[in-house]
Parts: sequence; structure tokens; C-alpha cells
Amino acid sequence: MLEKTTLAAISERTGYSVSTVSRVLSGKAEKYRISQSAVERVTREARRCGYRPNLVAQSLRTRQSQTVGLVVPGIDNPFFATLSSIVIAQLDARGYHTLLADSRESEEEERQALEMFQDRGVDGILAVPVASSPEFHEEVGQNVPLVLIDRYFEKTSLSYVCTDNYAGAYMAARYLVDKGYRRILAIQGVPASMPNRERVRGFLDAIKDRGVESRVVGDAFSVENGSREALAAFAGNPKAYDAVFAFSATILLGTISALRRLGLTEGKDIGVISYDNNGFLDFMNPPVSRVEQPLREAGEIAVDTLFSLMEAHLSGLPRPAPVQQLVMPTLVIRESC
Amino acid sequence: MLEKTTLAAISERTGYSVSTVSRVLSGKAEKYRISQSAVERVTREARRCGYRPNLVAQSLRTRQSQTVGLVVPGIDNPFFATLSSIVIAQLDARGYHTLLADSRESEEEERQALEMFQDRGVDGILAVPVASSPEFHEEVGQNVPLVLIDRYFEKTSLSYVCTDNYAGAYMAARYLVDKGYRRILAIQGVPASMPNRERVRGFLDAIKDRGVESRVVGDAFSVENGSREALAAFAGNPKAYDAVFAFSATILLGTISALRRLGLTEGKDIGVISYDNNGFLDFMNPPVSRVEQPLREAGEIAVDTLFSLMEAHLSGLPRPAPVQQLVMPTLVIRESC
DNA sequence: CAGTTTTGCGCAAACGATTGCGCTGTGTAT
DNA sequence: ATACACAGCGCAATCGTTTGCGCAAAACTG
Repeated sequence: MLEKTTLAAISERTGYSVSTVSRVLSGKAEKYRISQSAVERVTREARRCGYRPNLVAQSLRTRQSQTVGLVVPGIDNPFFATLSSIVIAQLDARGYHTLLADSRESEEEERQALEMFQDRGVDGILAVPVASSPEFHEEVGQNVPLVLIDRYFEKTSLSYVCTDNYAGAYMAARYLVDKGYRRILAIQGVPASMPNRERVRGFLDAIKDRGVESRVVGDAFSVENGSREALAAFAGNPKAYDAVFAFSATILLGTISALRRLGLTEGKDIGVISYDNNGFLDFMNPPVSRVEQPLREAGEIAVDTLFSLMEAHLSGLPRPAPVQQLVMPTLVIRESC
Repeated sequence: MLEKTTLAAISERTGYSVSTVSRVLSGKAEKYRISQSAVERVTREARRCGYRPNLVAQSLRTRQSQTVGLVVPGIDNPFFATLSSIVIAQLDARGYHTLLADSRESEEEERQALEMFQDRGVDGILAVPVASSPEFHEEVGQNVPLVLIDRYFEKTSLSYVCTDNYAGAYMAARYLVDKGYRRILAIQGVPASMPNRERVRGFLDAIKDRGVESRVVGDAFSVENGSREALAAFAGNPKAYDAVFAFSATILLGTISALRRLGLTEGKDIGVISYDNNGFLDFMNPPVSRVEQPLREAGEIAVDTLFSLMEAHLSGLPRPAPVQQLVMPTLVIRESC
């Protein structure tokens, strides 16, 4: 390590005041009409000793951190991992860093994360909300730009970017019905979450009045839930249902393992369709039909939205009208149904 | 929002000095012998106006941020997603927050991330390194506690916690050989990365002098690489190899899709084994044999190690001897070979 | 040459917290 | 009465930046 490399140090070594050094090194030289010679002297010294601004001090003074907080319900879930990856890349491209928190589907942890984000002075927040009601998020949204992703609240003034889960589930269910399946089991994720509720609604609407027997079971976006609920629902009778709709790729994995235990092969003995577009769905045997969500698009729109909120916030403008957008998923048919 | 909630504000409203308020609210009341009445008056007011300390100011003053930086080569890779999840949970449990950066396998981005971490005054860094040589990491490690995970450098004074990739690959290859496979194709990941090099070494050592024909191809831990390289290596001849060893689960997916195109079924026409323990491997048809890495264990050890480094760093002690640990993977045999 | 403009730069306050040191006032021992 | 201990608290410096304001010297104007 070299000498301490602060503005003060450079100031001492160049003979210029801290102010001048600061202005030069933050590129405000001509705005403040610093002489060519000063600029040179200072930049040279800065380079020589490898000056790097202390971002903490900078944040304190400017009330900007070049950081956004991202909170997701489970980074180990490939869905959120992909989403995070997209979002982080976007932020990075704009010169922003990411504080990542994992709420583990817990309202309490989510709350703590949001609070921590504020205490750290993040410039904006992206959240996949877990809470059942929007109050807290709205309160936070008052203070710092906030955009919801993937999940949203019924009636809220917050911005959100989600996929149309109603439409996705509707398409999938309608496809099954049209294919002639008549006893359909749906295995859902976290029941209270908005995407899940919408999927249930889409599913039920699609089969309504179509002479289809149906049932919705389950309570988590996890492999275990898929397996457990499938086994319980079939109750040992392989003919109990002729199709299964798994509400996520993780659920699907569990479901398939259960079906195999029952001696059923997807696409042959039973129709199977899933939500999500995890890479492996095409590599299962047989490949699995699914509702693909335009994650990249959603992530990009969310970041765009956040930045426009942040810009307004910076300029002290009133909060712009919320952007509330649903992007459309697509149905991808393979050989499992 | 209520009034501004700073120490100064509370100081004014209670009549006590900022120092006293600070000491009360940071729990140093009896250390500094603050009167019971003052404590009460201050805490009451703090609660009333919902005081939350400004962590940025706190960081600036104390030179501690309660934050560690985590940099991985690709958070969308399930392997790193799982690892991150484990690490983040651990840190969270200890009251630390996580700045996450994605180097996307780029040395340059990794460098930037590490630099940013320092500029932000993180208390420690966990890195899955991408660089081919340790210099930069070692330099960083001089200034802030740093522990490598999953990948390490040949000769370094840095601490690391990795899995024994040599042993893992050796076990897998030896198993294939013992099972009678004689023409084995290995599809590797990023060739320069330490885990990959070790896997290659383990693989080659295991088949040496066993009368086995072999070839190592590929250059990335990706689905495409797996598919492309498998197709190229078989060159249309399904009998070209009788077994394939995929060096990661992502590679495996690509490989399987290629094998299917060649009309081959794993476990029947060809032996297949993979690295990694992604959830889906058990749900493929047939389930895939693999080398499972004790990720949770590795993550926990890494965090433990980091904290002991951090503790020493705090107390101004000399850097403790590096902890350099390999944890042992396990061979899980299913029906693919 | 006096007056005005421009150029180039520094002073000092601020951001919000932490902390070493010292000050005052009361109680106790001598 | 003098000394001393200690309880209870505040002063002010500090962390490293940023920035409004103003000042002096140089340059220009008429």
C-alpha cells in the first residue's frame, strides 16, 4: 500500500486546496475554471498514488450511493437467480451496484431488508415482494424509488413489472382441455402470492364449463411440494388424473418424480405442463411443455422504470405516475402433453 | 414521514448533547455512565420519531460497514446461485449485508468489482476468482480480509475453501472404468479455471494405464458447449464413445440433448456421469450419476474463515496463517451408467 | 488610470455519526 | 478545610467528500 490517498493528501502534495483537487478529480475542472496547469499537476499526482475516492464519504455528502437494493424471496430458486442476473447486469451497465437481500419468503426478513436499504441510502429498490399487503412497501416507496417485479399488489400506487400470470395459466389450461384432457391436477406454489393467485384464476377460468374435473393443491414453489402433493392427490391411483399442471419448474421436478413412482410416463400415460422456462425443461425425457415468461424483458422494463423514478426523485420532481405493466408469457409445446 | 431523525434532532428535542444521545442509542449507556433518566428520555424520543442510524455516516466514522462483497462468475449458473444463497444466509445470520457482483467470467469485471468493494469499505470479500494469476487478489487481500471459494490459485498466501476436484473426477472416472467403459469422452468447462484443471488431472490419472481411450474437449460451463462438443466429438458415429463425463450439470444438459439426437439413451446405449448436484439430475430420465460437491459445508467454512480474518483485521493483529481447505465431494450413482 | 470583468482558486460549512478528553458538581475520606 | 473519587455529561475533532460563496490578481475597457 502506498501513502494514504485522500483528497487531503493530494492537496498537501500538490499545494492545491482540497476543493480544487476535488473539482479536478470529479471532472468539474472547466465548470469551475481550474487552470490547465493545476489540472495536470493534480491528475498526475492522483494517478501516481492511485487515488480512489472514498465512496462512503461521497455517499454521505451527496446523498447518492450508486447502489440499488434488490430483494428476492430465494436466490437459490433458478427463477429468481435468472431474474437477478438480468437485473444486476442492467444495473452494472448503468454504473450501479447491487445490494442483494434474500427474504426467504419471509415478511419479516423482507421488511428488514427494505429498512436496511433505506438506512444505507440506496438510490432505488427493486423488490419481488413477499408481504401480503402493500402498506409497508408503499411507505418505503414514499422515501426511495421502488419498483416491484414479478409480484405485485392488487391496488397500489407503486410501479410494477410482472408477467401476465392469468393469461399464462389460461393458455396452458386451455391447451390441455383442447387436447382432450379431462381430469386435471394443478399443483400451485405459495398460495398468497399474486402470481400464484392469478395462475389459479387463469386455470379455473380456462376449464370452466368445459366439463373438466379439476383440483388445485400445494403451497410452495419447491421440489418437495411438487412431489408430496402429487403423491397425495393421486393417492396410489395412476388414473386419478390424466394431466398435471405444475405452477413452477421446481414443482415440476417433484411432480415428475412422483409420477414415475406411479409408473406414469409424461406425454404417454399422462399430460404434463409446467410454468417457467428453466434450461433443463428441454432436456428432460420427454421435453416438457411450458409457459415461458419473458424474464429478460420484464427485468429490463423494471430497471428502466426504476431509473425514471430515480431521475425524477433526484430532480426533486413529484413522483411520476406509476408504471404498472404486465408482459405476456408464451406457450411452448413439447412432448409432455 | 416525520421530522428528520438524526442524532442532532433528538439532541435538540431532548436537551441532551449529540454525544449523549449517540451513546444511549448505541447501547453504550453504562459504559459511559449515562443517568437512568437521560437514557429513558432519549430512548423514548428515539422511539417516538422512529430513529434509525444513518449507516453511511456510521461507516465513514467507524470504518466498518457490516457488509461483505461477494463476487461470482455468473449468478444465473445454478451452482453459483446455490453457493450465493448459502453464503448470503450465513452472512445475514451474523448481521452482515451482501454486495453482490457478477464478473461474468471476465477478469476485467472481477477487477472492477474488487476495486469497488474496497472503495465502498466492505469489511470482507468472498470471491470465486476468475483471474488466471493471483497477484491482484493478493494485493486486495492485503487491505481487506479475502477468502476464495470454489476456485483457488496454485501458490498463494490467500485463504480458500474449495472442493477436491481432483478426487471427484478421479472417483467418477474410476467408476466408469471399473464398470467396463473403454472409450470415454470428457467435456470440460473453462479450461484455465482451477476446478477444471483439477478435474482433468483427476480424470486422466484415473484412466491411466487402464487401457482406456479418452478425449477431453470443450471450453465453457454452459449448455451450448455441452451440446456442441458432444456432437463434434461423436461426429455422427453413435459408437464413437461408450461413456461421457460432463464436467458440470449445465454441460450435461447440452450433452444429453446431443446424445438424444444421435439416438442414444443414457444408461443403456451409453454411460453418462456428471459433476454438480443440481436438483434436476435426479429427475432426468434416467436419473444421472454424479459427483456431488458439499456446497453448504464449503460455504460455511468459507464464511467462518472470513470472519476469523475479519476479527484479526479489526483488532489490528497480523494476518493469521491462511486457511486453505479442500472438502471432499461424494460419488452418487444413479441409472445413467 | 480608474473601473469593471474575468480568471483561478480557497474557506468553511455541511453530511451524520463516534469518541477522547475534560469539565462540573456532589459525596467521602482525611 | 483540603483532597480526591467518581458520577454524569458536553466540546470539539474526526472520517473524506462536495459546494456555495467570496476574494485576490490579472485582464480588459474606455
